[in-house]
Order: sequence, then structure tokens, then C-alpha cells
Amino acid sequence: MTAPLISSTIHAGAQPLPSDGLADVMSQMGLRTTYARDEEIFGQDEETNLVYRVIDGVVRTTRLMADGRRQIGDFYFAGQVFGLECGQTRRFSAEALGDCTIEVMRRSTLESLAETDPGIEPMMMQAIARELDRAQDHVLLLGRKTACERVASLLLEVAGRNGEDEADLPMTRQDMADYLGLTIETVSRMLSQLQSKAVIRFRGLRTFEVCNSRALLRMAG
Amino acid sequence: MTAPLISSTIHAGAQPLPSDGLADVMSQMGLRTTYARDEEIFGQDEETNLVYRVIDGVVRTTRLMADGRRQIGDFYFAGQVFGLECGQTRRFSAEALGDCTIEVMRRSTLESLAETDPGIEPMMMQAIARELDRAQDHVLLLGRKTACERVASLLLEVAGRNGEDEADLPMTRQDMADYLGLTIETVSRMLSQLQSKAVIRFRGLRTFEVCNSRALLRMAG
DNA sequence: CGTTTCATTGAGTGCGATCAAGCCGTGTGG
DNA sequence: CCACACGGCTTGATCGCACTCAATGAAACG
Repeated sequence: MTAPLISSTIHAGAQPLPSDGLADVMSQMGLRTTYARDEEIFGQDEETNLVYRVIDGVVRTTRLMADGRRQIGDFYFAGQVFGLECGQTRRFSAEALGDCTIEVMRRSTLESLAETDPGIEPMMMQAIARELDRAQDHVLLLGRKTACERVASLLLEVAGRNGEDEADLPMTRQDMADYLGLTIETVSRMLSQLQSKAVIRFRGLRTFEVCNSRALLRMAG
Repeated sequence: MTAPLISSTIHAGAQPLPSDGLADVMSQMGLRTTYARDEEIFGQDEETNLVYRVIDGVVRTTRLMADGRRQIGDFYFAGQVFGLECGQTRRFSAEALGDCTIEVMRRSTLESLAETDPGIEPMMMQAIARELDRAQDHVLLLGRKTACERVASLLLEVAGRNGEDEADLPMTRQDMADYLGLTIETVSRMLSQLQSKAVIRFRGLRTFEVCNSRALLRMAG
């Protein structure tokens, strides 16, 4: 029986948003900003002197190749911290999927807090650890899963986020495609296919219901 | 001008191996073990109570899907730390590519050191940060690069490792394929193609020379 | 109502996978 | 020493999944 390498020493009280320790600290210090749909929150190659947290809305991090090919690194939902990087310059840009409220704080503030509070650094580590776990799942998805498995995996993730039977896709088909390493047409076809197999059912373009979660889980690989 | 979030407070002296701060600590405490080719160093779902460092040889981390599809997460060369995870159980297994010497230490030892030495935790963070950066590069490679670009990217990485004109591929074609999300046949074809374009030239099956590094860089995307 | 943007669907193509044969270096036993 | 087997790699032929190109449908918006 070993203790976890990283464990928060600050415990959160009741909170309106899903939270981790780092989010708690930020909520005491951060300034709020709003961003419009597709507005850039930070750009590739900018300095990493700010750390962010989603209050409302959804954020994506993206990377562009010279010829315009785009890869989405991750999506960040309400309560999640993003933009905490270790290097000097950003490796991704971040944009608002739709209208967003974001909390910002200086990284240096976090650092000086860490000098007196020994609980801060493990928390930052945990935030990065989550990034790493997700990136590694992403690698398996992109390296070895079929188009159908990729789409099913994303739907599972989104559906798991709000435990209800109805789930909301906050991103466009293009965003899904750029996250899954596919094209919009393939994403659309796989969604239709999953629907024709009665695994999911779409209510609107962005709202779906999981009809057979066992099948969806199996199809996600 | 902001200070880096993570900066080592212990500076390495002259060392025979490429090193980071964490490696220095381990070299004072770790026990050495040898592993034969393809021998498992740790397995998926094991506890994460040990941390490793490559002394000699090369290590790969791999992930298997239920039906046997394999994805290699990364390769670790002499001097690099691996197996430092944040969760309780391992998300990858690790095996020796060829015969290997590995240094092992208990994670709990590292943790207790961290309590007295404030330099340890930033160092662990840096080790994880490197993992994250590499995982994110890997995501772009798998999500948006062509077969040729993927192979070129890997060759660049390997060639960059030893600055000489001749570089050594420590892994089999199958390992390359499972890292790049391709098949051995495609890897082989791309290597032949790069050779026919006089971008690289093979001396043996595992030894190549970069003839046109500009072209290789361009082809890596 | 028209315009614009986003999504679906169809037809055809092509990149990388699959299936299969052969090559080559290495090791083993006669 | 050669004969043979074996594993790793290459090359060829063919297949099929996902991409591309194109048309249509469906919302959102002025």
C-alpha cells in the first residue's frame, strides 16, 4: 500500500463547479474575462505567464501545422484549469468554443503562493498529471482506433460528463474531426451509423441520447 | 520577463550520462538491475511505487487494446527517467528493447526526500513535463501527419539524439510501426522511399546516415 | 425571405492495410 | 564446412477504410 505521489493538502468545501485544489486557489484570486465564440484566449508561442480556469462555456486547445492542418489537443469544461505549462512558450493556442467566461491569474502569483503553501505545488502537479493522462489516452485513440471507435470514445466522454441520459455536444463537427484525427464527413457518417444501429439518437444537431451504453462502451474499443 | 514555473534548484556537475536533476538524485540512491531483450520492467495496472532510470540500453512503454492492437507511448534512452506516474496504477507497461541496465528507486524514498529538499518536487514536475510535451507532439503526429511525415519525424528524433552523421535505430520495424500508428510494411516502404530520394541512406538494417537534413526536416512536417 | 453557416449524404479516389512471396543475416545441427 | 530453419525486413498485388469532391439539406440570422 503506497501513498499517492501527489495528494492535495487542501480540501475543497461545497462548490457550485466541479473543482480541484488548484481551482479553489484561483477562485480566490482570479479575474474574470469573457470571450466570444472562436476568440483566442492565448496563442501558440506566447509566454506562459498566465493560468486559466473555465467558469462557463467550453475551451479548446489547438495546434496548427504550416499548411493549415489542425489538431485539437483537448477540450476544457466548466471548472477545469488550462494553460498551465512548464515551458516558457505555449505549445498550443486556446480558443473559446462558444461564448465563455474565464478566470485568469498570473503564474507568478501561483508560484509565490507555492513558496509559503506547500500544498500548491502538488496541486499544479496534479493539474499537469491530468493533462498527461488524457494526452496518453489521446495517443492510443489516434494511433490505433478506427474512425467508429474514435467517435464512440468521444461520445462516451461527453456523455459521461453529465450523467443524464441526454448529452450536449458543445463543439462543431469540425472540432470533433480535428480532435479525432478525421474529417467532418467521416465524423458525420459514423454518427449516422451509430444512430442507425440504435446506439445513440440525436435530438438536435448538438444533442444526443445514449440508447445503448453497453454497445457504445464496446464500440469505443 | 517571467521566471519558469519549474526550475531545478540543484545543478548537475559533469556527468557521463545526459542528466536532469531527478536523475542526479537517483544515481545516489538507486539499485541497478539488468533486463534481457523484450523483458518486462513493469506491467500495465501494476502499482506505481517504483521509479526507473535507463543506465544503458533503450526502453519502450506500450499499451495494449483487448484485441491485441499495440501502441507504443515513448522510447527512453540512457539517462532518462521513466515510470514516474501520478495515478496509483500504471497506464503503460515498460519493456527493454534490447539488453538493458536500469536503475530503480522507491517512489516513497523520493517522496520523503521531497519533504526536506524543496528542489525534488520541481524536478519530478519537470520529468512529467517532458512526458507531456512529448505526448502532445505524438498527438499531432498521429492525428495529422502522413505516413512519410511520421517516419521522417522519428528519424529526425533518433538522428538528433547523437549529433553525428550516422545514427542507430535501436528498435525493430514493428516497434517503429507501433509508435507511429502504422504497419511494418508501410514503415519499410517509407524508409525505402526516403532512401530512393537520397534523404537518408542505410548502412545496415539499423544504421542510417542523414544525407539531406534540410529535406528530412521539411518532410517531417 | 434570402443568405450564410453547418451538417448530411453520395460517388469516386487514394493512402495505408492486408495478404503473400521472397530476401537476407544469423544461428544451429549434421 | 554446408544445409537448413528462423526471425526480421523488403517488395509486390490487392483490398478497403477514410479522404476528397460535390450536391443537397437544415438551421441560424439578418
